[in-house]
Amino acid sequence: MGASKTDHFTDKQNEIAILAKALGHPARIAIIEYLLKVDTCICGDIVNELPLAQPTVSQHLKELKNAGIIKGDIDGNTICYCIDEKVMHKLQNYFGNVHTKMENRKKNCC
Amino acid sequence: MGASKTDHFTDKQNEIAILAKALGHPARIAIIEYLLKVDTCICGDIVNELPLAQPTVSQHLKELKNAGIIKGDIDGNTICYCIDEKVMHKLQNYFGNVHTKMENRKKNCC
DNA sequence: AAATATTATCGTAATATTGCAATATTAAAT
DNA sequence: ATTTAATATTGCAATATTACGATAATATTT
Repeated sequence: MGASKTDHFTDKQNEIAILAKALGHPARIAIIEYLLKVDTCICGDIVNELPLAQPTVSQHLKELKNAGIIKGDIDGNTICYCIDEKVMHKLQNYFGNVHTKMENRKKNCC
Repeated sequence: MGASKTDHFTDKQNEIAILAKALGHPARIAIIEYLLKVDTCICGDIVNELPLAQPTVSQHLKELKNAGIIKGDIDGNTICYCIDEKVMHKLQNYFGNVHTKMENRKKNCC
């Protein structure tokens, strides 16, 4: 197989899974952190920051973009990649919610 | 290839990536949400809740366990799976941090 | 127009993931 | 001790992911 049975889960579950999956690689986490560190968005040197070849980085960027985590604006021969603020908020909320629900529970558990 | 170059990234980056990857499947999100919904931790019927065969569910549980997201205590012929509160807190913090850093930035960006 | 710089795509190899049937393991109940 | 119930493991097929060299596309600069 190899393909997920996305049909059988809720939209919300698939949405979170897609975001988590896209962030499920250290290179993509490193890309996010680099975009966060750099003030301007002219981010043409992500490749130099990562220990990966240019096509590999390009592929990772594409995956982040497909998942909706980053937005990319073409600007001449450099592309401006930016993190989508809303997505990060969504993830924070989701895990915050899980955490809160965990806390509000009697401790007779594991 | 198919294997990630984890050596070249920081421990923190790998840690978040491992957690995100483990949550990067709708079935595993559904498992988390089920564990959250059920009050008691006797969770022997996760299989009945999911549209997947028992070995597949068992495999997903194993992956969540390997990533440190859930803990499993054997208790007779039922196993008590529980979400690790600290992990959820860690994820909330991480994405909250990213989100905050995004907000504290001049808006001349994308 | 030609050279340069930057990013994307194609093709391909190695490995990982997903899913399930069959089977094994484990412990409680009869 | 045998049956029953619950979960894990094995083995396998289909597909996805990761990575990179080669090449293409695009826009700027000379």
